[in-house]
Amino acid sequence: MDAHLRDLRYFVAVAEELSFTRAAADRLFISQPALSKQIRRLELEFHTPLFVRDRRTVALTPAGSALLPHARRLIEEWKQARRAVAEAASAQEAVLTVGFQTSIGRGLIPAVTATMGRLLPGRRLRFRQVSWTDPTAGLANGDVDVAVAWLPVPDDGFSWKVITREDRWVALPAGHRLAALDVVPFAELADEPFIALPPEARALRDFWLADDHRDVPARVAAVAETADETFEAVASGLGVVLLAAGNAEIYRRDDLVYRPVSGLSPSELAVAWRTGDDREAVRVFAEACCLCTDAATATG
Amino acid sequence: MDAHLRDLRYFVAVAEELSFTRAAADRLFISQPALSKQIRRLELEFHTPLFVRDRRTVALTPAGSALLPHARRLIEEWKQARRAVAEAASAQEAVLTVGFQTSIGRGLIPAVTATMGRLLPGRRLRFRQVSWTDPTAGLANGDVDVAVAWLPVPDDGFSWKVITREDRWVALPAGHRLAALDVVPFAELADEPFIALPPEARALRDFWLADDHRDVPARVAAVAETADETFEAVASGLGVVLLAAGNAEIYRRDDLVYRPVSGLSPSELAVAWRTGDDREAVRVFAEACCLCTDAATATG
DNA sequence: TGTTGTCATAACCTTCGGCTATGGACGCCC
DNA sequence: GGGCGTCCATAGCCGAAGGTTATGACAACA
Repeated sequence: MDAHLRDLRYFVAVAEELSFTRAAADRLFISQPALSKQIRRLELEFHTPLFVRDRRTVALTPAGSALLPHARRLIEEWKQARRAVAEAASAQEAVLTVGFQTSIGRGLIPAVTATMGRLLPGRRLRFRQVSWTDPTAGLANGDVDVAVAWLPVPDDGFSWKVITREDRWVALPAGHRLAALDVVPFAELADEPFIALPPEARALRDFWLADDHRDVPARVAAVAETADETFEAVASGLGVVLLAAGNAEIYRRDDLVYRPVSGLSPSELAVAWRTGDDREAVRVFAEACCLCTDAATATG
Repeated sequence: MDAHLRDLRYFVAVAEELSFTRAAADRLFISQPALSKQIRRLELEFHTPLFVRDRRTVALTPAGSALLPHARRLIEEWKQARRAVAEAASAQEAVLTVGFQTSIGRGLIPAVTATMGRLLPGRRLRFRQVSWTDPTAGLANGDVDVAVAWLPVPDDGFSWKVITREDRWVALPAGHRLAALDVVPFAELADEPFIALPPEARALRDFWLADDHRDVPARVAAVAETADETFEAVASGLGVVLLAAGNAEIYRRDDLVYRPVSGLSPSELAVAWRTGDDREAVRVFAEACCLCTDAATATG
């Protein structure tokens, strides 16, 4: 009788890609049979085909074309609903939810908390760790009000200010041949197997694989969903991974060594929000982040 | 990440009833724990409560109030999407889908098919049996374009024309004490256990229980979802059931007897469509239904 | 003609969504 | 004031839904 909104996302993806294989792999990150099955379910529910598959091509039927705009509207409306709820909740509870993917550290949290307490007394901060599959750190689906995230953040609908710029280092297992070097040239590293972010992270995954400093794509030894998974994989010799200089300090481990990498552009940590979200708390939080790093730079 | 539209229906029901028990039993026809669980899931997904339950009352939180209009819009948009797809499909395939719950019979189908073939050549009819839980015979959710249904049909958004008016009869197990009578006064029947339509059928269920001819509610011995279920239940002695005179003929069985019931208003078979659905095929079908019965009345 | 790319099918496993049964808190009523 | 009914929550269970990998059929193409 009524459908899952996920199925409508699936439908829109196939309608736009006009290919089950590509929609499944490149956009939805599920297997192609799963996608075929779900679309078939949808077609059964409507008692009419939405696509014609003639062995080599996929095309919308009139029924599919009729559904497409409605499906887009439903997805958009749902996105708005999520945001409306999140904003109402945070207004009510006087809480600003801050998304992050890896430990923030760098003295940022106490400093920002203090600054916020001064500028906006009575408003609390809540930090929520979000999935590595979401490069917007929870902004996109309304899970968080503001995020502290490594660039790149998708630029459609999001704004940010860089908090700090740090060189990229590499995490190596303790006995690795390159651990002998004080500084590792990226050229030495390029052919190593890497531990990668999930493909859903898209540009962010590419950044930490240093894709734009390569001719051939990186060898991905494994995908990790958390920091611990990543470092366990590195410690076990599965591969190596790039990380920000500051994070090498935070995630210190006995079985790993961290080395600066030369020949790479630096990484940038930013505070990000949804473009057009002009709530005072959001603005003030972003300012506080920048204030704090300015102060840190000044004093440190 | 994204929700089932069903969960939004559940949410709206609770928000409007402000009671889990009532929303579950009276509107959604699921158990109260199932509803509680789903709402809780929704709240977990939003990371915020949507209702405050203080032991005796249920109220919306600000987050819940923010969600409510979006949820209503999503449900409405989905309904439109279903209809758009159904209309596109039937236009494309040149098929008009006719919903029905019990065998139509009465010579209607061949007569209407012939008339439609004359008035609208090239357009085919497809008959689809729909669930007894839906008193609109599939009109509401867009499953069908036009329905042949017993009144009452909900009057919010639906229009109909009566095709035929028939006395109500009763189906009794062969050896039943009332089978001895040629005509059964409803007063004799009122205290018998009845086989009922599902509660979701609402007014239609009430009609076939003859609720408006009773002082106390009918004793419901069982709920049946299909005609066969119904007559099996009657044959097994579980209870009795009312049906239209014409259906007594269609569903003739050796282990059942059918008797006219006195003291009841007659039943009405109607052709129904969505108000405002002004497609030619819909209009012509409705006219054809009436033409055919006029002719039948004239000749029979 | 073998290879590649695409969608469908099959077998399997986990999670979800429903049910019944039960429990605890509160208002009500004798 | 002690049962009683009402309401929401919890627990345990079960079938269906939704995902996975492995495999198959067929067209396009080198």
